[in-house]
Amino acid sequence: MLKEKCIKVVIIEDFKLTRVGLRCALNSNIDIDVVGEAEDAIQGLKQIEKVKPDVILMDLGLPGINGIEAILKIREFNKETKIIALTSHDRREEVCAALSSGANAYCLKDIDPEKLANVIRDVNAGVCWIDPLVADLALKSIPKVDDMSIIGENNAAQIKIPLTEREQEVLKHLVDGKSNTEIAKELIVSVHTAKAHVCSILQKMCVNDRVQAAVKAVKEGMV
Amino acid sequence: MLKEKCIKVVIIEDFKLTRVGLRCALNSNIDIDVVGEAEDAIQGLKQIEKVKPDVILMDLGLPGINGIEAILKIREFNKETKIIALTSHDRREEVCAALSSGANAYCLKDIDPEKLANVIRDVNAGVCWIDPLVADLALKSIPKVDDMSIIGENNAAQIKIPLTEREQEVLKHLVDGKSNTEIAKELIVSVHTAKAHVCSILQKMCVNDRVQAAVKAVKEGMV
DNA sequence: ACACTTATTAGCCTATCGGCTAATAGAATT
DNA sequence: AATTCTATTAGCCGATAGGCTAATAAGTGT
Repeated sequence: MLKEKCIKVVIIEDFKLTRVGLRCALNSNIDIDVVGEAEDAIQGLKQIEKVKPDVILMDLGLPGINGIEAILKIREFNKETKIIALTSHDRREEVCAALSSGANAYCLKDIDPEKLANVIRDVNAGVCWIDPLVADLALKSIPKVDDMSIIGENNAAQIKIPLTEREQEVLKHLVDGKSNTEIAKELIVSVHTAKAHVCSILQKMCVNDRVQAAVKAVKEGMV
Repeated sequence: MLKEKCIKVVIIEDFKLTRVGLRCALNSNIDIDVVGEAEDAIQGLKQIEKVKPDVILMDLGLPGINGIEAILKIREFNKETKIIALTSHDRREEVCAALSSGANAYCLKDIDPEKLANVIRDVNAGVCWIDPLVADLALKSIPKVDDMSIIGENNAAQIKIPLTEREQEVLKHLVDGKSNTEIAKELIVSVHTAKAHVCSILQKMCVNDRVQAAVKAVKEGMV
């Protein structure tokens, strides 16, 4: 397997034994290459910057900065690298905290090593993978959608609202609760420009004001 | 492969071609056995009762009773059978609706047939599997957990913002994009009252304006 | 070359918003 | 009985929002 096609993995885990075990189990796969290891979050962040892995195996029970905080820190500057949360806990809060903080997958430590390799491949491809023992917990945390009409056949014509790039930017700030003045400052344009963008956003989204636009954007995942 | 060890699959999909395609692709796997097919939810439910499959492939865009409703109906009497939502849409609402209604996995229809077989195996084992193209949408829908202490020893409960009943009502209207005047009309009170409620909502939610309040309410599932 | 879209700016005007203070009355709690 | 919480109303004020028209420049596609 060419090094270039390998999935580069960094392991962040405080127990040395587990770390070694993971490395051994994973390196026996020709398409997976453990390119870095760390025993705490600080070292982990350094490793990540250095080796730019495809996938991070992140233990949540780290000393000092814990895994969740580490994930948040990673996501501040890195949205691309996939993160697999690895832990032995199956508590709902931990699962949700990990996934909502930016983890792409949640794995319990008693996973079959062979299986873990497959998970890494899946997650590297963008899949969200959640361990059987906590899958229900994660799924229950997804808010219900009452409105059944959205699923109907006729509704298939729900085309993505064609916002321009600039409008997308403005929309993000709008959802953050910024005023037109603040948006203008962020984008370094005049207030008139910001207002113009907001107006066209409102028109394109078929809403009457910025509150409706923000809510719709959040609900439809436009931001 | 012994029949007993096969994963029994029922396909519920209205397009005959897709149905045939799925059956062919899946039956080429010795450990997967397509034991039933249906072109709508009614027939699907009958099939499920009859053959008691391990996994259901559920198209969401069914005529009549749609896939989401079908999932809800299945879950009324059956919590065990795994359900894979199958659709060509990548809208957040549909993803959330499917997963929160009881689906265990969400698959886009352009998935590689081989891959689908693996998904079926994973899901049969209890995994929550979400297609790369919508994984982000699903993950974003999991409410954030701010409180970092939950990762430590003590298990703190989720902080709920203590809104009064009246404020809850107002918040709902606010999220619907209603103006203070409109809210006042809905609740049959003066505009001053509506404004007063909105003000106290803003304070309690620690936000500066109604846009932020609306976004926070939606994100945290307060409405 | 011409039409179209996008991004930018501007001014004007009305409606709405949000902060402020302040009062009244009922309900629940202490 | 006194206190606290909640709901209600009121007025004032400056800031913000959103609709309107209109202009310019750059880039795209026909």
